[in-house]
Amino acid sequence: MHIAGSKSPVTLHDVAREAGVSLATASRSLNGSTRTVNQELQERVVKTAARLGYTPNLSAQAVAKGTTMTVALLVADIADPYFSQLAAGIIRAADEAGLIVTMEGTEGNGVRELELVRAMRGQRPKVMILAGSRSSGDPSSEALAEELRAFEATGGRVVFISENALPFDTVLIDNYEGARELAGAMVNLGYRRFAAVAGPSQLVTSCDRLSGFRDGLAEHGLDVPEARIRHAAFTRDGGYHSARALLADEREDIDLIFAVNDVMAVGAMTALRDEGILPGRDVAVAGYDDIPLVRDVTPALTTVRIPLELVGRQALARALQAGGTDAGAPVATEVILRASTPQR
Amino acid sequence: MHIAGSKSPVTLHDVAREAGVSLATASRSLNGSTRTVNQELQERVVKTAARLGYTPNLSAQAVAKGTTMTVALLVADIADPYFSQLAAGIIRAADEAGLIVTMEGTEGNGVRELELVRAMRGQRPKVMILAGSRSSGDPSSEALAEELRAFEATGGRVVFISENALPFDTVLIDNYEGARELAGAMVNLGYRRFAAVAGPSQLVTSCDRLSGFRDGLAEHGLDVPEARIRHAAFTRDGGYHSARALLADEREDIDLIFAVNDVMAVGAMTALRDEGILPGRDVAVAGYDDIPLVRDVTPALTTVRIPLELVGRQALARALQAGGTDAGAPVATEVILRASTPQR
DNA sequence: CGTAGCAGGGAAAGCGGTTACCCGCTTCGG
DNA sequence: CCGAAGCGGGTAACCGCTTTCCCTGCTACG
Repeated sequence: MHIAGSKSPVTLHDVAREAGVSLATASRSLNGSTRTVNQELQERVVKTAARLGYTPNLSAQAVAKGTTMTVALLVADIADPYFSQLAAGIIRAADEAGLIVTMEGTEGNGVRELELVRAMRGQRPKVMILAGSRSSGDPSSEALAEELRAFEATGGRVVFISENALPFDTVLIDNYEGARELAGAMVNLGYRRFAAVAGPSQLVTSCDRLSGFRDGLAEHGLDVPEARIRHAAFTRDGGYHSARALLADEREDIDLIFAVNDVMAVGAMTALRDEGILPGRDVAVAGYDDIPLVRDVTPALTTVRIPLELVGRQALARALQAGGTDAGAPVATEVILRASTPQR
Repeated sequence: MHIAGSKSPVTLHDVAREAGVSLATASRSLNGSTRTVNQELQERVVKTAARLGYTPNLSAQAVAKGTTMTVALLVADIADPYFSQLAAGIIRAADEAGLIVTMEGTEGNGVRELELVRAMRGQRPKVMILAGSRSSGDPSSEALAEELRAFEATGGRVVFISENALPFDTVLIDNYEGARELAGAMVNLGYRRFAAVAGPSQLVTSCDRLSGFRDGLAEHGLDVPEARIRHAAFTRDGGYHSARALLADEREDIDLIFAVNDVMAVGAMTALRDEGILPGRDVAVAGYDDIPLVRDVTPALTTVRIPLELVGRQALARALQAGGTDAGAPVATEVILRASTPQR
């Protein structure tokens, strides 16, 4: 029986037959191999392949060669600008290297992350990049590490993006240092009374930024009081609600709110406005990441730039080079002062 | 010779041997097959697989079964919130269906899109989703169509997102109608003197929105004069520069600027501010898409909502159901009025 | 009691490639 | 002039898995 519109794709076999050569010759002609092929035959094969519309079956190649051209990317949330920029960098770099990237979202859930890593292993990717920030003390961490170790043992490469407690190659982002510098800059601008809108208290990225900021303040004999630190989801809405809560309890005397990432900062700014407080004039706001949109909010947001696209490229580059597990220098961050933190 | 840390992964063969059963039985135990397997053997196999940390090689499965669990997604720009939301929806839905998605970015280039489609065919994906908006009159269109036709002929499914001239299954987004309604709403609010910030003039999505808007105005005897329509890149910067140019030439008497998408609108608002014009008070601005960030710009942006995440899910769902190429109803759009277009 | 029918296990034939190996020719050094 | 050493083509083994087909041992039924 023949189901309409379901004839199978052209195979290398077809090409070989049509070109009147052996399978081996066809294979050798269509991809660089160690062996050279007679110029004329080669051309014939290539022409035939083009005429027939042949595309090599990547899966078949993968199983034959025992290695794929895939890089598996795991992020917390694909729709978050932070991750989508990262992904853009990785995909571009992958593409230049002739690699294909598959993507999954963990929704910030450690257990799910573990499941996904397990599932992705099935693809036998060349590289696995994990960009969802980890929570410290996550019970699934050990299992994750083991799974990744097993993956590496079979020849895979794993690269983390941003700090984590696990012993794998990592593109470090200097969350602590960037926040420390930001704190210094804020003090220089004349701010003295701080509050913070942070992510979940176990989230490594959030913690690093928060402690960097506090330590930066401490250098000037300042601090952000415990009562003025709010923890919430690492999202725009988290920022919004944290800021609302903060204002409800501690309305007075806040100079500047530091949000541990830009989307939270943006949410916080809207929260301020909803309370009738003008961000930048009444209360300053600073964020972290420098996602593109923060130039366009009002006032434009002071933040710490991470070259996310570059980080993505670097993650892939690092995975691809023979190199070991030496973390290397963290990528440079840079404090970007904008209108949300005017000189006081 | 043995290269350190490169032993190959556990294979089904290993599991079978270890469990003392045949390859066939092992295979049948680990994935539902038509054949039933003795309860006890089955358990033994499953346990052994778990103990050995076996993960089926997806490539091998693909070549054996002659079909993959992959969906290939092509977008214009991964970092653009429009596409990343779409992608998030697709990835989530895929994941629920046990599918894996691979992603590529066309950078809005038709030739590149064609190349990518060709390359992706190598993956033999079950579904291909094309979300980069097409340009009308693109010379590569015919070749693209042919490539996709060939793909469908070999059993693949292709789904486009948003209007296009190609004869494939499409999740329609009612760009025309949404813009028309928006225009009506703007007239009702009292606006009379319009300008538009549009994408490249061949870009189908941009055109549809623009003509919808103009037709909507026409119903009230209004229009946006040619001189007040600016075309630029479909990006934030495109919006920014268009708006600058517009203001330089046609400063007077503009009531409202319609930007054909939100990122352009946001860029335009910043351009206004840079010119000392207060968006919303001096000149109103409206966009299209309702990407999340537009609630947080000041003033919050009036726009037309597209349920992007849903559109993504729907695209996949449509690809998966046996259904033919009937386009079905376009997804509903909704005008969202916010502070950027106050009552006049 | 004979036999048809049906589980359910295993051997083996693929799936679409790659590549080790073999083999007939040249080319060259000794 | 002979043997070793490329060169370049084809044959076939193999990659990890699915699935067809065969075979055995039961049960059920006339």
